[in-house]
Amino acid sequence: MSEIKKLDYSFYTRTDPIQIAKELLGKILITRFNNVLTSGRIVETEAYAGVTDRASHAFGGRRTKRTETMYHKGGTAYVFLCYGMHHLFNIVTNEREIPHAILIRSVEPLQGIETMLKRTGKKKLDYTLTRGPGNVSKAMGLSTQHSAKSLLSNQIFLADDGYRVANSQIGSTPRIGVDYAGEDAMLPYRFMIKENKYVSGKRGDRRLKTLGKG
DNA sequence: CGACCGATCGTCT
DNA sequence: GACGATCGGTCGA
Repeated sequence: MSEIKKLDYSFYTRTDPIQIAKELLGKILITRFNNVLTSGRIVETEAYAGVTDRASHAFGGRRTKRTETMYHKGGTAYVFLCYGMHHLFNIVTNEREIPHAILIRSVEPLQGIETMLKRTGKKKLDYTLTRGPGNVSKAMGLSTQHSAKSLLSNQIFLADDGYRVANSQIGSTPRIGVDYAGEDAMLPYRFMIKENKYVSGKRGDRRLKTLGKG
């Protein structure tokens, strides 16, 4: 039935990270390391809007060894170590020198669930397997060694299998864990498929707003 | 439920 | 030397 298409530069190099963060909902993240395949449908994202966004590592045009990857061309992986133990996977967007990125916060497991269980040390499949950015990376086998890798490769890439998410199914809230960002901490740059059990956070998040008509 | 806490280490000041 | 774009557990109401 629906054909699977790898997302390419025409998807990643667009200029609006908010739009891309929304469109990423429903797309599939796939990794294939040593011929071991795992995949999951993206259900939660956060947009980091470049040099003017206080929540972004690239705020103010900051360039360090770590953040340099954010200045790569759209379609590059940006993975960093958070709290000394979690690897957080981002998708770089926009053209080279414009450090936009989308954090993948949660996916719904599709293929390679046994592998994901092994990687995470969990016993059985439940919503904790790929809920939250640290868990996504762990289950998908992603770590900082993959930062700056191309997302057009066959090891790490995204795909569209025809699954569509209506605007009425999309919720938005402020981003998680960015209190240090002052006013920008309140921007509604976190997007999720409403009522999906793999979305992080508590049920009935009061801050959740619906896009489009409910 | 909500609040809090410990784990753990690369990066930047 | 301080601090995270987190997570899972515990404790108390």
